[in-house]
Amino acid sequence: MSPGLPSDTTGATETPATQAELDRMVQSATEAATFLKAISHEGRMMILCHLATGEKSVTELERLLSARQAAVSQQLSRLRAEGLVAPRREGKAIYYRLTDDRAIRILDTVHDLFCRKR
Amino acid sequence: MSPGLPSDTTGATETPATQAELDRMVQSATEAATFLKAISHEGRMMILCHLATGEKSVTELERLLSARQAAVSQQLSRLRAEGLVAPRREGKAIYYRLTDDRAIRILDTVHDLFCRKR
DNA sequence: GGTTCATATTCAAACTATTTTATATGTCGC
DNA sequence: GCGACATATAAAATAGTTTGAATATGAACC
Repeated sequence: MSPGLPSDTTGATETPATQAELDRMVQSATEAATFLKAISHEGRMMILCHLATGEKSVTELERLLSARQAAVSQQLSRLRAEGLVAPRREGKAIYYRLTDDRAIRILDTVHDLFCRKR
Repeated sequence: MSPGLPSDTTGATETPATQAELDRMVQSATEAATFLKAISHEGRMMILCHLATGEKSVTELERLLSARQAAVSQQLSRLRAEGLVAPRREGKAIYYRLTDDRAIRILDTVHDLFCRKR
């Protein structure tokens, strides 16, 4: 059963990769993939982009996304669970804001790549 | 039915957002989300990272990921479909390499954020 | 306390993605 | 051409995600 011994039998391209390194890599990759999955969704991406320009209430987001209340609320709940946004109540309304710098960093790169086309 | 008129009724935080702008935004968000989905998977992320250090054959990748042949091959096929990698045959083996600069850019940011912790 | 507005939660249905198993294709050496 | 190796593809089985409808909660106002 034991799959990976440290021994390197393939001499092809550069690959230091001791088992310990590979293990750390798997862990980072899993974390990163989980994080990116939270972002990889049209609606959630739009929410994050809108929040990048400042706090918004759920109603405002509904309008900006032309999406239903429940859908927006669920997307927000996913983002909240992932720690990317946080709510603040003000009277009846609830305002959301970005709370994770990593989200901002990625969004920034994504913006560069997909919005500022040429 | 028509959901969004350009008129701004919510005076809260800054939001220029004409309908045309929102439409472009939806399109970019959709593109970006599709792209990120291709990356947001532990196995595919690992493949991309390994390829970032140079071409690798499918067999090498199987070993590096401790994953089955079919699984790796399918992940590669997804990445190929998305235009992120390209194959090159050399005898029996097939070597893959990164082909999309955007993947490299994102991977770079991700690496910064999740691997070089601190 | 009741009504209304804003938001959240629940649960099932519909959909999409991933893994597994089996089989196919292409290349090499004989 | 045959057998072995490397890779790909297909189909079925599973798992995970997203949406929709209905309902719940909480604050404000009367």
